Amino acid sequence: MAEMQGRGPAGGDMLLYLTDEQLRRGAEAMFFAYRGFTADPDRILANKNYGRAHHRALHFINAAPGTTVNNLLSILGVTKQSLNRVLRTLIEDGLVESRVGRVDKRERHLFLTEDGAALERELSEAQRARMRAAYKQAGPEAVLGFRRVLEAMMDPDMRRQYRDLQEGRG
Amino acid sequence: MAEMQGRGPAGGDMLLYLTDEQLRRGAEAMFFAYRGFTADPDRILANKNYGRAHHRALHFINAAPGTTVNNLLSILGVTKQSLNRVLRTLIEDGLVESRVGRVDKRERHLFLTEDGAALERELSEAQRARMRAAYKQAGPEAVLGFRRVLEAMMDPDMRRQYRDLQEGRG
DNA sequence: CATATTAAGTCAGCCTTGTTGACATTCCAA
DNA sequence: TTGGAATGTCAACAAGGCTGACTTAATATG
Repeated sequence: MAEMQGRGPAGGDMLLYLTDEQLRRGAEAMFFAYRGFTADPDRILANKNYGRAHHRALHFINAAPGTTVNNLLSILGVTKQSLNRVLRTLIEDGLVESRVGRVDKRERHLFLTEDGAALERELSEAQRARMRAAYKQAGPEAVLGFRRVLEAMMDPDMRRQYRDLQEGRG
Repeated sequence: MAEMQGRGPAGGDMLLYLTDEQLRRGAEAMFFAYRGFTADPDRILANKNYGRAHHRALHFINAAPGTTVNNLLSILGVTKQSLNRVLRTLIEDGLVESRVGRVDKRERHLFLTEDGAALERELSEAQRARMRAAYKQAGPEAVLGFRRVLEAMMDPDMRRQYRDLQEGRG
């Protein structure tokens, strides 16, 4: 095989990090970390009649203002019925605005209102605070590796979505 | 402030990796990667009348054979009613065995049967295959960083659980 | 122009998995 | 012996997924 990517910094055996036990360990880390990752926004939302699905919608509308419903669907990976339920409440509550497309009038372009942007900020700031602390504690090299592994773990379609989002921010 | 942990390897500004944009980016990476992380087992389970909750129970019973219901509850972070529903079907279907404690007969100790262990293997092997590919692609340094950041992202209680699980494997 | 396709929205119904609250049983320990 | 802990169970509910069927409007295509 000769996968010579190198040896662990601790000087262990080659490819020790690819043993089943290490992989199980990584899976557990993902599980526990994702819980932490969502904990703070979830706590905020619990008092507001919204859930994690609303957070996700707010996040991606904020990241790509003017996105269409279809595009949001493919980013979130849910059915339109599921998204619609969430989107409807956000629009009714004045957090999201839906504008008919100028060039293609079938499309609806989604934007956050001021209130929507405010809630998005509150949620993502809570989430960022935790990530900031984790990044700080782990250091820049670790953050690079973190992102590299996560990216490699995505489905190809999602990786494309993920990278496209970055483009929009130049 | 003077957080002198260093500069990005690309030679960019100090603490560039702690900007709000970088943190948002990390959050999106977590979102998309977690989808990939659960995709394969979910696909397998869809054909079997089980869900992600069953996978989690099987995983942690396998990781800590003989664990009590209460211990499993605190690892999974759900209510006993929620866990019980899942556990009941697994026991009925002969995938999990529940033995009355010898020293404390109130406690139930949980074990996988052969069938349970087989399903657990199938699920976790699918999950590990993806992680193995991601680890290989990212390299050992990245994996170290990945785990470091994830660990820093956990709630302290979860971090304790996570580390305790490691102890049990020496 | 006629027709097919697409985007969006809606209704109804279902499933999984989470939640509370109430309550029974069993058993350990003070 | 009594209080509390661990477990299990019942009922009811909510969020957020899903499928399927259908409408409306607008665009694309023959």
